Amino acid sequence: MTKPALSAEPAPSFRPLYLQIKDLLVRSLETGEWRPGEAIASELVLASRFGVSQGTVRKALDALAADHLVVRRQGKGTFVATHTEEAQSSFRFLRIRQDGGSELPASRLLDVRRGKASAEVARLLEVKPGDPVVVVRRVLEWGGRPVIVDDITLPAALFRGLTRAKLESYAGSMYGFFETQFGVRMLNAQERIKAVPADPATAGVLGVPAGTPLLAVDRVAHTYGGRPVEYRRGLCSTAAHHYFNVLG
Amino acid sequence: MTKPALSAEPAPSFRPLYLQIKDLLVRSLETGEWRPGEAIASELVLASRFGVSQGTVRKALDALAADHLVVRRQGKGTFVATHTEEAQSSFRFLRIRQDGGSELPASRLLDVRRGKASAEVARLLEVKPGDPVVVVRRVLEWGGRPVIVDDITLPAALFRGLTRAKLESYAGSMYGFFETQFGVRMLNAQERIKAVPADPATAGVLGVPAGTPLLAVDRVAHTYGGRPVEYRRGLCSTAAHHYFNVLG
DNA sequence: TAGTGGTCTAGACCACATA
DNA sequence: ATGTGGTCTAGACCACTAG
Repeated sequence: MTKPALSAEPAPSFRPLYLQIKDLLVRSLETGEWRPGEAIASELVLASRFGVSQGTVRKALDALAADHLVVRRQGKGTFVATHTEEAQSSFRFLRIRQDGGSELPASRLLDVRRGKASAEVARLLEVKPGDPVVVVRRVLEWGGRPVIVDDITLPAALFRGLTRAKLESYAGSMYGFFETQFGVRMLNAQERIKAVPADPATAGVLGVPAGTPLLAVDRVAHTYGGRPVEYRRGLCSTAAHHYFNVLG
Repeated sequence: MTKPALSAEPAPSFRPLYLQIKDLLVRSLETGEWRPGEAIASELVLASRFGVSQGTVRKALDALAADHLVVRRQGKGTFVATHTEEAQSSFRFLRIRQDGGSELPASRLLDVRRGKASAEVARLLEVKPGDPVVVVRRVLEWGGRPVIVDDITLPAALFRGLTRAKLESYAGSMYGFFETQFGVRMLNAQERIKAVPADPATAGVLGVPAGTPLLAVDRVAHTYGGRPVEYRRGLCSTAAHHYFNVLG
């Protein structure tokens, strides 16, 4: 039988048990069987539930941990990953660092307004052009000095009742806020970076001359199933900060 | 990668067997028991050599594969990772992409010269200021159009006999060349990115007006033991290209 | 057909956390 | 003392590759 000219992927002839278990666990996480931060069932309990050995459950959980969907803690249990915990996980996606130190930024809200998705935003968020969106503008400051201006675009359908007051009342990270208030979990993201000259308005906010080269960081963040749920554009002054990345 | 010697680490009370096996295998790789691209001994052979079970060897090898030190191929064996193979591994560290497509760049050599390590280069490469270095300047082009100017600084002690002629005669990637000609393997790297205005010389090479915002990508690449062996500064025009990054 | 890595199991024991 | 995840073992079988 001649092999059909497949598009690169031969479609795996079978799917290992532990990956099927992993899929079932992802569904349980997605539907909220356990809440963020909570401990999920133990390996032995899951093994008996699914009728497989503890070792197979372990491989599934290790894969989930590699995806940052759960966190394993020896002696305590396996926990649903969350953006609300300590600084480490709270700023998991932030790649901007001080040139010298390791200080963490504070967020200052500038504006929250409603609008309609442009063609480009619609494409990135996989909604229809004109669909309602919420745009949050905020500044990240290190030591009181503004460094990044973020424009964060969210599909309004998923963030009903998002107001400036609520956002301001929340102390922790924005992703933690989205998680606890709207049940929207940011699982991964991709960023595209360009160098652009500062427009006058941004230059004013960041305290640099207009035309100063800035990093333009475009981010699309995804939730379960790779569905995009946030588009963000950050403009970053690199006078005393830089984008940090590790290549494995 | 091998875990960086963190401060604040309470020093683990014990070291699992499979990590000790991993360390032994790293030493074997470092000393060249198997050459890049070659298959290493099979799991069963290694298990009997070290007097542990196949499962323990497997965990060690899986960890090495996660660090990209080896590549596992079902039915064939476990192979020493290399930068000389297909495009995928050859450009493993390149994060610059075309805005539209997925074309790969070509390299054009501008200059190879010898010099002495400045204070900053000495600090980054962990050599003494004034130590001899080789600086390679080259351009990366997409479809014949220059996009990146790279200044690549190497400790001369590790790259004896590196000449422009040899570099030009080599078709593949530069890291593949370093690997086969000098036995220096680039295992991982970190990059720091800023936005800077194009200086007149660079602007001329890239065909953009002086002052145009460019990405300045500083990279330090490491070999075994986390020893830095390359410092590279790339200046990248983002008119039709961008830096791409995935956040897990 | 033989050899390789990949999956799955079952059980023992270890390290860690909590009560 | 108990329960959790982490390590280690031994063996069976499966999927893939090559001669």
